[in-house]
Amino acid sequence: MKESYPTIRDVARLAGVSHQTVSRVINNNENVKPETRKKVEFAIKRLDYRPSAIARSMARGKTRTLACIAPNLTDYTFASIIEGAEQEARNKGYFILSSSADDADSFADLIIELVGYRRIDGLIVINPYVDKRYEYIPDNFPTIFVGDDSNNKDIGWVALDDETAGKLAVHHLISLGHREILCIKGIETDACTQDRTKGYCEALEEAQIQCDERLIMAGDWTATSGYQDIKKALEEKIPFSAVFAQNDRMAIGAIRALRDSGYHVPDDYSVIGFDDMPLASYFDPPLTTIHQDINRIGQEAALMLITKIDQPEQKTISHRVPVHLIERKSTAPFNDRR
Amino acid sequence: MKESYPTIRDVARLAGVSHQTVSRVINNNENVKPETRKKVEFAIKRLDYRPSAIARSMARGKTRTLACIAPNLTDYTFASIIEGAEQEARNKGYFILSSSADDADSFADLIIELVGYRRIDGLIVINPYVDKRYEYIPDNFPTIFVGDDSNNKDIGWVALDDETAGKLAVHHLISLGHREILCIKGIETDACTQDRTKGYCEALEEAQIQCDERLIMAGDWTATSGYQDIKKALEEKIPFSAVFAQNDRMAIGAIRALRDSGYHVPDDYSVIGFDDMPLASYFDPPLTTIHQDINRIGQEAALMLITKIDQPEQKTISHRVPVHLIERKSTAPFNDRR
DNA sequence: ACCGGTAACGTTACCGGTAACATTCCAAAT
DNA sequence: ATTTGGAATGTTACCGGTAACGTTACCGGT
Repeated sequence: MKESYPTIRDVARLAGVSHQTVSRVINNNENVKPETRKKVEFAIKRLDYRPSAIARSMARGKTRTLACIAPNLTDYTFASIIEGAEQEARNKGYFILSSSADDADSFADLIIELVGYRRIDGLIVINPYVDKRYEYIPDNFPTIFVGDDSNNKDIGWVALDDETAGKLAVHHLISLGHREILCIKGIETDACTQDRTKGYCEALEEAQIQCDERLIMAGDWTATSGYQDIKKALEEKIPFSAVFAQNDRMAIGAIRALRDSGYHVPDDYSVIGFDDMPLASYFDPPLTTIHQDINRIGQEAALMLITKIDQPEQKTISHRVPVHLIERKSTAPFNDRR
Repeated sequence: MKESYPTIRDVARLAGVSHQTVSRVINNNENVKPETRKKVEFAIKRLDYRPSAIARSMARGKTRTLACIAPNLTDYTFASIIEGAEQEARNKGYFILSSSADDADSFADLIIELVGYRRIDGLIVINPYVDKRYEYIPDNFPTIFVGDDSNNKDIGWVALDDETAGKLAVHHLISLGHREILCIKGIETDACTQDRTKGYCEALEEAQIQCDERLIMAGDWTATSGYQDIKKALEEKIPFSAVFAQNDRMAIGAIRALRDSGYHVPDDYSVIGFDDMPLASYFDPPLTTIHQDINRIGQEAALMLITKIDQPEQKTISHRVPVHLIERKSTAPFNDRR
């Protein structure tokens, strides 16, 4: 009956040295005679010894664990970020606790659980919302926000370049000859909604097209909201020839609504999405959209965080990750046969 | 400059009691005079004291951390399971480390990192593959497999009832009058592929339809594979009037292929999917599919695991979670106008 | 008044590592 | 031969909790 795991002192006894020497061996300290090292390594192998991560954390005061908090874990975007972060973290010897916290209250609870009880060394917050969430994070606790949060100068962040991306999407439509471009927004309080909308306006401005308030419609990221917006626009006879949906799901909803009303995409209406989700190329028609390298954002966030933990004095450089346009079949040159 | 966090002894000093009394208070031990308790609680509040999770783990020999290993974290199915598990775990005071390990080697590495170094109390393995993965898990380590792994009697599992589900899907097509039903399989080595295929065959058998080998085609869960299978079937003039795709993505691919070849779904061909992914109702046509309550599987897995940890003597009851059919617009009664 | 029992609290050791410092050993320098 | 200094190793304390056991104080029963 093998009882519990062997400890560093068991190894020391078997190797005939002090437990400190064993500690030196497992930490690759140079001041160990090769001969002694061999004896110890033999004993380690013999007992199949592995140092307890908990005891190490206790002694070193570091848990080598990070947390990743997102509104949920199933959204493809969030999941990709977490996956990227996890890969990078593991490379550096860290593990990631991932948790979901949708509202500010459960977010605050979670922070207490994780930071207050000192379970983690650092925190990645995937926060698409424009809110005061950062206030719950203790001062000086190593944290990286994914998504812009320039309100707060102390916390580093990585984000998409949503503004440029929005501009890129709309510019594409304009270059195809469209001038009346409907914009279906995401949730108003999300930072990227505001940035993408800003990009939309700027692109119009550059092309000297008057920005019509009625063409900017509220959505909530769901396909349903895209569907309803288009239905409403058609009913109210708002004139438009192209749609910029701020994510792919709403674009899908929009395309459905247009088709249900007897129109053809892209012959009658052009639709561009945003995200390039995995199935984007399998919709009918395949979706023209903005591709973002989400996985990389997660990786960069983890890297920045770990750097911050290891070198607290070094300044964290927040930045934006570029995007690019993927042209498929849901957009086409403007024609007036509608 | 507030240095590090207060310890149990700081609280004791401030309250004028021994640190053990503080320990009793935070653990709700009854043998503390209400008066003393108040003093201690006051001191705790005053110092904003919270016990170190690490020190607790050290003393108790439990980390209150579980791990969830999946082939990746972005697949909607896996992510949902993890999310369900995380919710349940947090309810019970556990945290979840989620990691991806696609191949057996990195799986083995991960197990060593997590179990060998005693970072976790229990393990949830999301393993869609039929393989020997369970061999890497140390004997008696609390583990739950998501996905059937009946090869190994010692490890508990929760799984979908894939066989019944496959039968359900095919039965639906048969009841619509279809008799030549194409089956697009998932990856051959995945357990659910085998079970769903078995369900397919059984449904045919029950309807006394001869099972034609040529109608069973290999896929790999991607939309592309569904597309190619259908293209091939059409080229080779394999006769069929309905398609059972073993996941929604392949169903989407199949529908695309049919449409690209000039056919209409469901008038010419019926297609049924499997998974009911979030966008299933937004495809064109909205997808008839098998709905699985994936989140719940995760919850049950976590619950089973925690029970196993807390009451090791109690036998774990592995079981299957039921599914149901969602009828949308991609299936219709058989007609012969093809 | 004395005893026994228990509630309330304190003391000490322990979990398994690391850090800081002390000691021993051995080779080169004087 | 003695000194010296650094490499190699050992000793002890410490991280911050919990567990086990010891000590009071106070109660009711005889």
